[in-house]
Amino acid sequence: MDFRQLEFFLQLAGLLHFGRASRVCFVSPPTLTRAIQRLEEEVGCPLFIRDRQRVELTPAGQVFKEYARQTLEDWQQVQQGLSRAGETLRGELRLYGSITACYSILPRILPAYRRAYPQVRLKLVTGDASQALGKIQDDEVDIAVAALPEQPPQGMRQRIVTYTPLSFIRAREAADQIVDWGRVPMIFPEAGLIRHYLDRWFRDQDLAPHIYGEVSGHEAIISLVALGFGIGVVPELVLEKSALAQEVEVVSVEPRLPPYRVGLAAKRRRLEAPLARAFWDLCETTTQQEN
Amino acid sequence: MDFRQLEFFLQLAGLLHFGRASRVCFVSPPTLTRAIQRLEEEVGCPLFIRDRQRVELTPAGQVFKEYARQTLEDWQQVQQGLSRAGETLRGELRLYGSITACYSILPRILPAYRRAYPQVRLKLVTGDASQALGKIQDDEVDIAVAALPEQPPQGMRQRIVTYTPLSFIRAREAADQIVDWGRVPMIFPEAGLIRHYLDRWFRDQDLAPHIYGEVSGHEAIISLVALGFGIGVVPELVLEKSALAQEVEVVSVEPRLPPYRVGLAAKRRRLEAPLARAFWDLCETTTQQEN
DNA sequence: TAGTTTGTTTCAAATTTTGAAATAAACAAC
DNA sequence: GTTGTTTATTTCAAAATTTGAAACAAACTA
Repeated sequence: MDFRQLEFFLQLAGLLHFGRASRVCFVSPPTLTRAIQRLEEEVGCPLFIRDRQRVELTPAGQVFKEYARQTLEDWQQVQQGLSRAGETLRGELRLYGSITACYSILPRILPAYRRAYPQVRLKLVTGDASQALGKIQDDEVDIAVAALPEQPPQGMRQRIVTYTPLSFIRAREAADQIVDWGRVPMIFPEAGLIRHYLDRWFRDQDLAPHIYGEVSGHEAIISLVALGFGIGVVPELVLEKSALAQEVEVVSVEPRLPPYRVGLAAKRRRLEAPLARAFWDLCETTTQQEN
Repeated sequence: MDFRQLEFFLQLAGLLHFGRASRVCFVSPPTLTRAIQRLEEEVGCPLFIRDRQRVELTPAGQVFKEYARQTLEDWQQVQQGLSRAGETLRGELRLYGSITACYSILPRILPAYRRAYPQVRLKLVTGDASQALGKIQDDEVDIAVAALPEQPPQGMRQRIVTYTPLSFIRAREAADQIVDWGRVPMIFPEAGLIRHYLDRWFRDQDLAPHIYGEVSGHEAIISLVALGFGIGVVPELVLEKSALAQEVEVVSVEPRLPPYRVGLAAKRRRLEAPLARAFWDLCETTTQQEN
């Protein structure tokens, strides 16, 4: 018996709908179905009546609901009680952040975290955004702050902290020329999410971009653009803080690129450690979240 | 957090010795080590002090011990309470038994099980002993009663109910002849544990058996032997009950074959269902067990 | 110094879990 | 009726996790 099964059960007992409950639990319907089946097998009797039209708790299910609630509460109690048995949370939290993310997100969260858990040693590694997910997958860090893909890989959780539009920019002096997207030189990121979006954007328009340069790092793109080498794409968030913001201007383009999703990413497994959990949850209260 | 981790923890907290605790829990030392590591990670603080010489509970570990005990007790409570919410245990228990096993073991257990859980429908399939483990692996039955291999496959639990010696037998009339093992005709079982033992026995003596016949089923072996076709091997348990017991006699042989281990086998996973668990545990109180 | 004992790490293999797609079943709309 | 919709479950192959044998490390003992 796994506490996750209890959580699933409680969600389902509340929502009485497999599809919705599975979404809330961040798993697919089959996964929820079988988690419940296993639970019923272990308890020894059915907990829900499913007649394909409505889902209801059996009497046993109602009893079990109270048990599940209590058990999870006790667990949290012990968890909190013990981990702060050594006064407060202690240990090391390994963070990875793209430079962008460090500027935009961390300032919002870190001070509060520091205040709450002064005993925790932070290990913050900064680096390229495109590596963030890899660092997570390889368990090199607990939590990454970075641009988030539309679909997180299996077993990974993410929490979007903010959206920022992706803007096409060109040198200010080159303003009010009409852009011929098939010919205008483009400064592309070497890899990563934006590169992916751009490739798709051009493909959708049946255009082949004229790629003048492939660089890595938002700032590098801005400087090349400012020097008049071509058109580039950067998150507005970065543009605002850039020293070269005055040298470039935004080109309004249709259709727009998907917004850049910036936030936290971590493996589900890693979030079971209280240290990481605390950081994760803190972020929730600091900013609005989404499912 | 998994209840199995709690069980591991409690064993270790009691024995304060990884090696012994792992044996009691039916897992290898590495498995126990990492189960505890994971537990500590989830709780957020160390529960044991291991200085490679002695293992001790930390203060947090002592608190957690009480929590673990209570939590497991509550779980058993709910499990029992709910499954007997419908009066007593209900449902179907699927058993598989070799014919031998059915004669020797089941009579000891079944009456008590019947008395305790009259509502349970039993589905008893009898068949060849060599198939028993396969039936378990394929989840075709919950529990098998059969001869047990020396090492259960991973994920399988077994409980030895009785040992019975394996005896070499020959026709009574052929008595007091000296046996030349390289030439005497042997009646071998077609497959299964005894066949395995026999192959090894001859190999260890650097002998090649003269296999006169390969048959399946203990009774078949006895009858061929009784008719004077050669020497065979059967469990004493079977010999005692055989109608032909008078026609054959035991040959004392050195080295002896390993004793035949007869008992219950089931997948760990299956034993989490109360129905199967009850049968399993009943067997424990009916007869002596071993680790 | 060689030999034990014991907890941990490494690593490949076995098991389990996962979700996409197919399925089933029960309604609603027309 | 037929078609379309909604929703839980099953199938199945891929992915993640768990497992234990063997190697390792560390701390005693003879």
